[in-house]
Amino acid sequence: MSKPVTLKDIAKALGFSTSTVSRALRDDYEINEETKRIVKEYAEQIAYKSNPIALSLKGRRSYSIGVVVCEVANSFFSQIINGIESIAYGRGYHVIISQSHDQYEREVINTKHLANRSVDGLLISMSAETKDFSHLINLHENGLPIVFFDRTIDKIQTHKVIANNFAGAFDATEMFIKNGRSHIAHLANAPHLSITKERLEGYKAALKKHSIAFNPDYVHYCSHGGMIYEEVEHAVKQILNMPDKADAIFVSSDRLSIGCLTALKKFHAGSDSIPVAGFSNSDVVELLQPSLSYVRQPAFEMGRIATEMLISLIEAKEPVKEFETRVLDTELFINDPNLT
Amino acid sequence: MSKPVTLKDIAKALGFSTSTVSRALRDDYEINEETKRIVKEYAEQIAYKSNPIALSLKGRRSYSIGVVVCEVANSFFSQIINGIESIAYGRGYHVIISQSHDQYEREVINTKHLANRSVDGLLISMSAETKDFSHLINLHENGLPIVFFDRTIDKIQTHKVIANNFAGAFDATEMFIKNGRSHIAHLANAPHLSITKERLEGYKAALKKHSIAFNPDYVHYCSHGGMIYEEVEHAVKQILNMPDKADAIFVSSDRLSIGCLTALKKFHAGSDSIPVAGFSNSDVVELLQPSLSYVRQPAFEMGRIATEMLISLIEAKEPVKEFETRVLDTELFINDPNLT
DNA sequence: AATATTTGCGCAACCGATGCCGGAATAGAA
DNA sequence: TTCTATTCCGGCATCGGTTGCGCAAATATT
Repeated sequence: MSKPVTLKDIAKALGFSTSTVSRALRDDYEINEETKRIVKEYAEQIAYKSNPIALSLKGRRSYSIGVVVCEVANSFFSQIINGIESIAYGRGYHVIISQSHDQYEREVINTKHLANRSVDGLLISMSAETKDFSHLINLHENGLPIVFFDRTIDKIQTHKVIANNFAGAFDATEMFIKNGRSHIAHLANAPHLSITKERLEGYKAALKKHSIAFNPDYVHYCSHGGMIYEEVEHAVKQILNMPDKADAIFVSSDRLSIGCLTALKKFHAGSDSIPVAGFSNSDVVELLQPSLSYVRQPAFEMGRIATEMLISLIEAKEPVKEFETRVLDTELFINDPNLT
Repeated sequence: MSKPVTLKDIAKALGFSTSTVSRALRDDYEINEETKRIVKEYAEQIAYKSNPIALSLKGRRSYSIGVVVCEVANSFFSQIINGIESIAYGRGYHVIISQSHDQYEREVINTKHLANRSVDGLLISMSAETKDFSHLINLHENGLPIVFFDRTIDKIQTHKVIANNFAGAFDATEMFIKNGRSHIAHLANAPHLSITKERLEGYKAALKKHSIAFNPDYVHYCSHGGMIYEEVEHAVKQILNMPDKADAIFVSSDRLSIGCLTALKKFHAGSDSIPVAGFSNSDVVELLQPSLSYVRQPAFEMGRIATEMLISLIEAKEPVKEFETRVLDTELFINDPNLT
């Protein structure tokens, strides 16, 4: 096992001190140009790489950012991750991904783990289960830069990036109404999530605009965000068996949409009998049967923006006091011959 | 920004030296039980966490393992990642995920990056583009433990975990034959990948067993592994337009399967006209239209086994000379009313 | 020629934790 | 009482870098 080359090796070989070598390599201070050239050439030649671990220890900086998502096996989040990486790598940051699986405990463990590995900042979308935010508040008060995307919380003042959940839900709901549907069920995510509330408001607003009374019985929450299929199936069953039969379903999230379609298929209730529209960034959505009309979020862009925001916080000279919440437009795709 | 608590803080507060505190906390050496108790209690009280960065620097160990996959937005790989995490976390290792996007360059950059961040070992599935393995050979010769899963290479002697690709391909192909198909096209991944070769052999063997001549014209390679849709569409078009019309398609990988279905749908050639079977770990496969029969790999298990192997290499006292290749069974699911 | 100013580089401390070595205090043996 | 053996703990160097400070030689200033 050939040990990696260190500053000391270069210093010894060239007869300089390590400090001179260090400064020469980073064009630092006042070092003779000739010396710099010699050092740099030699370093290049023996393929010297500075040890990032040592740098982290010395500088309290790790040049890595932590990401917490529910799960990577979800197109929305994997697209976000791609967006994050596209910015982070270019700016010299490493990305450490971890999954909460929508569980509170995993989220706490992961955020602590990341903070402990001294990431320079955190990008997070809250798990569906999380109701207590003290693990994040602690970190934030201790100065760890955090940027929220998708599922945010109010308790922490910082940059946030979200889709226009209100408008997305509004558009999908109104699309149903314009197609003559008036009994629109809403299959919703965990009730305390920001996205759940925003999308519910959009749904309500569309109803209101068209003078349809909001009926809370049409709203069914899944507090595990679709991670437990039975929960979704149960909700779908209820929707199908309502006294005043629903004539459309608006679904609040990606995983729920899949669960909903699966349940409908199981109950032999395809989109012919009841059309479904939901938030989804799946890459196979066009191939699904029953079909799914969908509200698409600009996930890649969301990842990019969140990362830019985070890096600006990390690299800020002065403590940042002004925070921004970016809202990105969604797009509705109608995927059903009976709808326009 | 309250600085994290260090050994020194405890030492100062308690009037011990840092070395004593260090040893007390790790039940090391001969430290008075009373002292240990005092130190541990105090450490607990002020929530002391040892600094993993410092540990890494000191011990040349980072307790993290690097993972390189094509992309996380692929159910097969995300299931593998879940398997990896399920073992790694329990054994005290952190998992750092990176994506090659099936590109050679990204793979090189990522492996170097990981090695540089001093991961203790590497889990990797080769990118479709990679033909030169020197970046891995270098690392391996320098003593970095590596375990391959899914897409392996022969050039490096180490532990490997793969699915029984031969049998999986054989089963799918034979299923078609038993259903009276004899002109079975094969949509294959990049030709130099291990999985491509193994699956091709299984396909050939099934034909041979049933005395059907192997016709190379029925095999169409996609050297970007389906990352570029046009490539897949082109191959599918060729398959549909063959003089001696194909009456079934066997697809070699997950992404290609999706691409194939998308192309078929576009050409209005559903699975009624031509049934498709392919390797897939998609979680929505039952909802796809055209339908897809599929060979499923035990991805979660694969991740677990690979990780156990890697950790055993990392923690081995003696250099390991005997290597093992674990082959896991696949399972065929027929998803088409016309097939049995 | 004497003094002031640059220029170029090395010494040593430091980041947080570990491990070797050595030494004080106490106990037991001669 | 003196000598050896334990027990328990502190000092110091180290991992691989960065950085403040100081010092000597080279150059500029008077």
